Amino acid sequence: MVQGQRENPDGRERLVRTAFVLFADKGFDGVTVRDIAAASSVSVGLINHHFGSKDGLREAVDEFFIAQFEDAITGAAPQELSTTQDPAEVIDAWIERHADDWPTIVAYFRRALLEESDWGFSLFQRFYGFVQSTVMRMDAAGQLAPDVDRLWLPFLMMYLEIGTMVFDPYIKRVLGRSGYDRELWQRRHRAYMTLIRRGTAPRRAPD
Amino acid sequence: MVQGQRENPDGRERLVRTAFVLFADKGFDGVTVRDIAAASSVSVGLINHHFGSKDGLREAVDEFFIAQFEDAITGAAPQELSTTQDPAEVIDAWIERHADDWPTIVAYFRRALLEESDWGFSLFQRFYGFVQSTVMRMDAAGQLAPDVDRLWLPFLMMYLEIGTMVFDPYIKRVLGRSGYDRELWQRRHRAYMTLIRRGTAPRRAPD
DNA sequence: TCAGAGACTGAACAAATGTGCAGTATGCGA
DNA sequence: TCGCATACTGCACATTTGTTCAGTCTCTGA
Repeated sequence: MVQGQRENPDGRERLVRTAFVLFADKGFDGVTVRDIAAASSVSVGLINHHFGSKDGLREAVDEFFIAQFEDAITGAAPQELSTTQDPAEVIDAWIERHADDWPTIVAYFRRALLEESDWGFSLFQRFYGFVQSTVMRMDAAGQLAPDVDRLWLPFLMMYLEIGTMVFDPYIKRVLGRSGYDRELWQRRHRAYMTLIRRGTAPRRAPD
Repeated sequence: MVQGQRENPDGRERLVRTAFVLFADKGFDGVTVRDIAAASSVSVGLINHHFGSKDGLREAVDEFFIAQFEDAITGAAPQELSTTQDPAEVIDAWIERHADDWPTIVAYFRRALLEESDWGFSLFQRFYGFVQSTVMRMDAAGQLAPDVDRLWLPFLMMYLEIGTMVFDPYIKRVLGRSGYDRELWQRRHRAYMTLIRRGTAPRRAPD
């Protein structure tokens, strides 16, 4: 880990960070090694020098993404469902903190899922385990009706979470603003909580 | 629209159908014109002859997909929510009917949405209008509690629907079988309906 | 001060891929 | 029967793209 040059240092790290943004934006196949090198202000050869191949770079970027992703969701989602107290400030602070990096993280996440690769699956599984433990906690706390399907509920909740992330670009085009905008996001959170808890029917079902 | 050859006829249609399957399986960039031509048992040149370019072929395949998709969902989803009667047989029949083509349709749909292209957006919008009208019908029928967020509900319902389609490959790897398998699909439908109607909390909320 | 290790460069190479085009075959209308 | 439109073929071409490698530069340790 010794830097062996004066000008143009930290090529390796710049490559990873730049490739992360480019992959998220255009996808792995949509970016050439020349694009990455140029955007990183290094030569093409440096990619293979550090990572062996373009695929090697991808692995490094994947690891970088995992770190970013876990860092972002840690301390964000768990409280939303397990406690009953109003988490408005928690969410506000979270949005504030990740306003810059979140869009890129989400975009990369989308690509990972789309590619249906092994590591996209492991990401899905990680998320699944996360939601499942939330459901088990709800169950233990007596917050689940006995006839709720314990198999499907985690998946349905995942769909709600992931959908919000993955389809935000479309939300933006339909509503004119991102679902992560403060007011919209607060509303979404309430709508989400209400749906999970009480559904949509009036207290006294009409039928 | 005149066939001008004897052997190897209907090249155009075979190209579209073959490309549809290949695009769904490997994505647009993951398939070469030579792959498509070979799988269609035609020459490479025929693609540009009929469609001008690979992109032209994609447009034709997109149209083909839209037709397939609309044909498949028409008469499937609307009844699920608007009526209270048990739609088990309807769904059963639907699964039976589309057992062969549905996986490919879903795979293609998934790519279209996740690629964030213009036409993926128009697909999203179409779906949105579809779900929104369902919600409005529910509302008119008095099936929505007054404090339900009318803005977010259609999106959340979309996420539930789309998630099932888009993440089916992962479901397959987590549960060992497709979410569209009969028994699993029936259960999913019940779980979905229950969640939308009543949520997950017991009748008497514990808090 | 010298040698080596490692970061870095950039031209050259080979493979892959979309497209163009000249040529062939066949059915239809005149 | 002739001519034209059109489906179709397949080779050739230009471009793109990932990879290789010989060579340069700079820091570190002996």
